[in-house]
Amino acid sequence: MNKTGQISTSELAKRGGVNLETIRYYERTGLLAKPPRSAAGYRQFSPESVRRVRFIKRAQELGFSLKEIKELLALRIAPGSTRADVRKRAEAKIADIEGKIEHLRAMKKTLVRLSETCCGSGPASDCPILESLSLDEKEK
Amino acid sequence: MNKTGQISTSELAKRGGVNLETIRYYERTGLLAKPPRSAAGYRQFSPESVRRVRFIKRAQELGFSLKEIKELLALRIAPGSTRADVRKRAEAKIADIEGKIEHLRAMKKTLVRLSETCCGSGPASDCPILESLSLDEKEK
DNA sequence: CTTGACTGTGTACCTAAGTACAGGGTGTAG
DNA sequence: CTACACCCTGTACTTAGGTACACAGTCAAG
Repeated sequence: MNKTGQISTSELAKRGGVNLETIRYYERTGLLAKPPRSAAGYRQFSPESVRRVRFIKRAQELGFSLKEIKELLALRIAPGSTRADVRKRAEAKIADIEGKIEHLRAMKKTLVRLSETCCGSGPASDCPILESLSLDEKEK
Repeated sequence: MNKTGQISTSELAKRGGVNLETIRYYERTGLLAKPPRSAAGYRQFSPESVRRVRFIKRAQELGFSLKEIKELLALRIAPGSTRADVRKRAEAKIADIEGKIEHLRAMKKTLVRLSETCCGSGPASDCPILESLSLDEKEK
């Protein structure tokens, strides 16, 4: 880190919890904007980049592809788009997220039932509750 | 499908919403148990396999890897494990799921704010709310 | 009894998302 | 001024999760 608060590639990687090469990969693929460079050509990231990297990793854990994450992030800076357009796209993403939350809730419910009803000791293989795990709460 | 209700590989693929080859891939990697075969060597899946395949796909959309999904499904049939053990592992998965739900809620909240506050017309690029999208609700 | 739609195995190929160098410049502490 | 820890670019390799054949057997309809 230098006096102006800018951070290096490895610093960003460390604070973002990712590999050094991943940062360069994200820049190449446009997930991270090309940062300004020092006289020697060193990348100078803003501290806010750390949040961006973490956001990317978290969204990934939630099942979004890098392409989808790029779309999410693009909502912020869409240059030629109107607010109404941003709104429409945001609402699509919201619906998407709500669907994920619903599915997770269904999975959780099944597991809670599994864990609560099926407690005690003895072999687990003959527990009838276990059978329900792969059940679709809602056929879709 | 034959008279005993067993279904073919392609039938399972179609109903599960995946590629034919994916079914064989899942069998190879142990996500799907090796089904009994007809005299000619054709796979005969039970209709319940459809639910299993769908469960796998859905869990994947929610950010679980096939390896993790295998663990989830293994809770059902863990042969040498006690119920207390199954319970412990189920609870770990539940915590995992709760974390995902929390993160999704935070993402949704940001997007809802984005969509609600930033409505109207005009270019979207100078909207201050958009800046908050990559914000961590909780630094972790 | 052949033809066309399936099924099987095996192997090769593909995309997404990294990860790992090699080969070379930079910068600062001793 | 030289070590040593960084940084750069470019290219190649890897892993997960499929997909796509080629080549061969099966089976129901005409």
